[in-house]
Amino acid sequence: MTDITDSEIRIARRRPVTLRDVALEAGVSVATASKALNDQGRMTAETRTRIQETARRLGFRPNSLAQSLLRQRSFTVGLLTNDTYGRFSLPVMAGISDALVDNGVSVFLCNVEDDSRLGQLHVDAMLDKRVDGIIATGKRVDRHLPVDLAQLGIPVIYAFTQPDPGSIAFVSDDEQGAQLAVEHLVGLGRRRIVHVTGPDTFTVVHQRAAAYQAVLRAAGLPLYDVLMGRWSEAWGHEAVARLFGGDGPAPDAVFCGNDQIARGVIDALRERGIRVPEDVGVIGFDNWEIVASASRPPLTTVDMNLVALGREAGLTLLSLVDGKPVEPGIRKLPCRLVVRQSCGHPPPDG
Amino acid sequence: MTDITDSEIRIARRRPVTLRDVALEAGVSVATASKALNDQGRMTAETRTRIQETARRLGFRPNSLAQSLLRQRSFTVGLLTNDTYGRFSLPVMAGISDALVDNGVSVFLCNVEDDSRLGQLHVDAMLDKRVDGIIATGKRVDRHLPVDLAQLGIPVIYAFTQPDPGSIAFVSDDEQGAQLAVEHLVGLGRRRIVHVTGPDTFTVVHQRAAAYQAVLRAAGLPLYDVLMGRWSEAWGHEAVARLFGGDGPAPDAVFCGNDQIARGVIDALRERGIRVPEDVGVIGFDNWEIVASASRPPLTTVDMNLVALGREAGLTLLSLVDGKPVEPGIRKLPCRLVVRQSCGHPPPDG
DNA sequence: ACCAGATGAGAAAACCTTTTCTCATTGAAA
DNA sequence: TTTCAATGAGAAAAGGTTTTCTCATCTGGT
Repeated sequence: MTDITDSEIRIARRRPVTLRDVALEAGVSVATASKALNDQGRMTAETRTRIQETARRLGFRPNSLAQSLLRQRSFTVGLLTNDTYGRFSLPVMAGISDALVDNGVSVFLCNVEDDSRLGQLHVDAMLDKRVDGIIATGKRVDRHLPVDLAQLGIPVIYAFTQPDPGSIAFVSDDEQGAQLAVEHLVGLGRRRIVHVTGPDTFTVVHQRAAAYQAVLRAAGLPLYDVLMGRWSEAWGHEAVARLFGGDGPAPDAVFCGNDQIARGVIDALRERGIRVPEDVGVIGFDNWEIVASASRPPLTTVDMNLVALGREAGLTLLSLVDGKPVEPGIRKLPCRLVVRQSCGHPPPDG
Repeated sequence: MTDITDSEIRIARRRPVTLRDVALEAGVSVATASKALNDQGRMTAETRTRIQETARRLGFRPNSLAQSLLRQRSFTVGLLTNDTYGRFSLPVMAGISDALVDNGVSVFLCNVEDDSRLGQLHVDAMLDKRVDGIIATGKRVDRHLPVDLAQLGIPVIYAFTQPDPGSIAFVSDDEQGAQLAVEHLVGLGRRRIVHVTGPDTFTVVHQRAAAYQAVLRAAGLPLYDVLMGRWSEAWGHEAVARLFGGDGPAPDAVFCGNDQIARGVIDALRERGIRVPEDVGVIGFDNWEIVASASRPPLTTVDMNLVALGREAGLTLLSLVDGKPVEPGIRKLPCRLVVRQSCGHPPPDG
């Protein structure tokens, strides 16, 4: 049926008011109108205000497409990610968006999954739309997005994903984060500190494990084998069964590779009648609010400051777009400890 | 310092190759070149292929900004949300993005928080950039975004957020979802089914409660007061304490308003030595993977099909943009039950 | 040889804004 | 009265593409 009932919606696309309309209405040329509205050129104050008034009255808004075409700058950037549902790129994206919006720059959201065809599609679309730059972000720092961003001719920044050599990248400082966590436990007097973490195949697993061991060595505390498994609560349960099932002296602290493992550990300990934090301190990683604050007790954990990381990445891209030179290299941004109650150190303010 | 060392990055912005370059190289006019590349107009087959070949060799890609300016269509839409971190708009956004990318349309991501100044900023930016349409999405179906999208002159679709009167909206069918859940419990032979849900202030709380009661009435089962509280695990624990602390006959099933409450209920029941699902069946709402599959046992729950909802919204917006008429109104999309193990009905395939 | 129609290709306008250049007018100085 | 500088405002080009017109050439028919 091609009939249209009254109740159907078809958008009456009003022709947007152009500079020409303003000029006509104000009785001047478009050139003069443009200059009046941009506070440029010479004209009587009367003319200028009259034109501005007319523009306001007509609701004139300059067409960005025309401006971009002329200026060779679109005030638009592309945000490439393979982590739509995930935990990590969300705060990163929020930070990026934050930094850019304040500078009048819009963000194209491009989810490339792990599909290089989709990636190429998005990159081509962004290039066609003349984005001023691209930020790549992902769910793993040691995996590259399925796209080649090497010779695009526009600025590219990597945030929380594996960068190309010679490019500019922002990642969290996992060694420092792990150090923060373990030093916290040591500082609270824990002596037998174990580390339960994710799969062997993740670079961060090894970085954090190395920092964990370094702190223990420096403190003269005993070293334990790092337990590598999965990033899940279930693995936390399993690890507790292994660590607390034997006869030897049980650990008095567990540094977990993420909050889910930590939560599994806490639950498993409670089920064994082991008190947290009195008997065993537990510390997590990621500060995933939904997990960390639902734990009983709420989880002390390491926050990677991903929003700040994203903001940093956004601002750096803008510098690059403005033609300012930027040192290439990987910048590691510090993590921060969020103290809740799972290590026996209640927050100072409550 | 304004010196630039060799190691610094400054992007050498190559001038992109234009149609003019192609025409020059192929020895024809830009008009002919344009027609050749768009398979339009009349010319010898030889000329056409020669131009196409030249364009390919030069790596020509038409400038979208110029095309958009001319066509009055930007192949770009704006996605407004106030739920950056949240659970709901993520799958909705993924669905939208999905639907649009396949049609060559790019998406501006606009996070407006709950800040109307920010909202206006984004809407203005989108209008200036001549988006073809806008999709609004949020974290609550009964709250309006802090922006006015009423008389924009471009198509607007609401997805999982409160629509303006007379507009087009997609939401989940919460009555049907709740019905699905409660009927599942009834079908499994549960007789004393209670409902633990979120705050009184949410419309969905009342919709689901009404459906819950309707199913019980239809089945001739006893009605219990709906327990309204918070959307948290802690509330799940509290509710269990109330429901299973007294002397009367305990419930044999709990229908929870979301997965977090359900998880709290399951944990609390286990701690009381009450077996799930043998003694009590528990069912959740949202199918939030991270919560539902970490529960012990994994949670049977209602999935709102938000990805499909987003895709639907995206496709409808495209129809509208193409000038096709669409019935206004709120479309309720059906939920789906995801059976895991918390109700005593192991999935058929395992 | 002449004309009608078909064919291949280019000129120019359109989309909208910004910027540079040019020009006419005015007021003041000589 | 003539000259110079300053002033206010418009014409035109630029940015890149698409589309409509126009035009010249060619083919085939008489």
